Amino acid sequence: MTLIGEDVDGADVDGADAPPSMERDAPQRWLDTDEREAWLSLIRVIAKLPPLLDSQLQRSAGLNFFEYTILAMLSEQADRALRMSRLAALTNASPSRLSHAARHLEARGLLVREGDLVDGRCIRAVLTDAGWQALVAAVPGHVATVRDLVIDALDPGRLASLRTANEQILLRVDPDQQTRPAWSVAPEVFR
Amino acid sequence: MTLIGEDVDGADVDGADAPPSMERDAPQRWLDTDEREAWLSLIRVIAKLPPLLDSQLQRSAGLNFFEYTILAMLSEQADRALRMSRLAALTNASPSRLSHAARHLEARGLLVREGDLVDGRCIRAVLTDAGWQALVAAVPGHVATVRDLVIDALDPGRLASLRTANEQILLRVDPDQQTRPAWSVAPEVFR
DNA sequence: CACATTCAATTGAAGTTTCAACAACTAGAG
DNA sequence: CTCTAGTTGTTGAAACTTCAATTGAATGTG
Repeated sequence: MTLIGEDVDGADVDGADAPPSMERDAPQRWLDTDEREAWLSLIRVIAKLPPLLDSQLQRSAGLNFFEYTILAMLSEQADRALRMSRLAALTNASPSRLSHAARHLEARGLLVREGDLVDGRCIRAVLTDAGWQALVAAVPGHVATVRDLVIDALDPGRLASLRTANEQILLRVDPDQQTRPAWSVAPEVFR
Repeated sequence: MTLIGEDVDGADVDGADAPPSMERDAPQRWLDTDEREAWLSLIRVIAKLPPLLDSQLQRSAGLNFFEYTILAMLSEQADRALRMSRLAALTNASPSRLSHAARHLEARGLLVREGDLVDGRCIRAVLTDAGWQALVAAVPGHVATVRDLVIDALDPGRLASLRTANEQILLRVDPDQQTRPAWSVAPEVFR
């Protein structure tokens, strides 16, 4: 038995529900060697990379990757603010997770939350000057790490392939593209 | 400011430590548009995929992906057993995390832990029959999900590219290849 | 043989994420 | 206007992960 299957006498799984777009009684198709190796390489990256990003940011800036992402997404906005629900979608977090994290960041003075005048249900998270400064301090080390671990590990062609493959996976995994930021090109904030 | 940097007036980061293999005073190199898009696609996959694997396994088999991986790694062994330290490396877990998880799995009767006769410091985790059965029940749905979300999203060439890229990243991210299982080809256990 | 050092694994506490329940508000139907 | 249904966000508890400290065993040194 492998991480990704094999063997298993025809016994059907009791209580097993079919994944999203899989027909109910499709015959089981296992993974061949290439497919297994590709899958294993992906999950190893998924397991290894986030802790490295977290620890670099934690050491150098006292932020974890999620907190960093929150600040970064806010910094993209002209008014440095986003509604919580939009921020949650962009950072790929549950409302609850974001709410807890926002409370911590607010306690540290890196952002403030204020009611939305347009829609009373909404709350706007606003980056403070201290939050901007914390981000400015954190970015260079983070970018260097990303470059070191991923970007510079691949020649441009392979990097493009990686992007293509990941985007195709995302069509399955994130069909609504909720997490996709609106900016593909850097906004005016950049120099 | 982006998730992956830009802007930032020459201010140097106070307390920022250089990432692993980066020279101390290397000039900051930002990411261009292609690099940024590639990076964002990767972190979106990293954020989205694991929760989907967890929830499918949880619903259909009452396991999370980590527990599933533990059982799968044990099932690969001829004697269905591994030392805790080796199992931790294979599953990419800290000793502590594995210890907690093993306690839960043992309480559910899916594995047992027994002292190693060769080296008294070590403990062998052994898959029980119930553990084997739980894995057998979990595999088909899991494999179908993996195929549905990743493998079948890519044609063979792109899948091969994805694997190549991930393996190159892993050389940076996991230089010792600790997490790489010894089996590249399915062992006799398979049919 | 003592002794210090290293290694394997566990433990409990602290921190983080998820989950289910809830409160506040908007919007639509009658 | 009132009632209901849906949306936005928060909360506290449970579950999980990480972290630091600890135990017990092996290894190496004098």
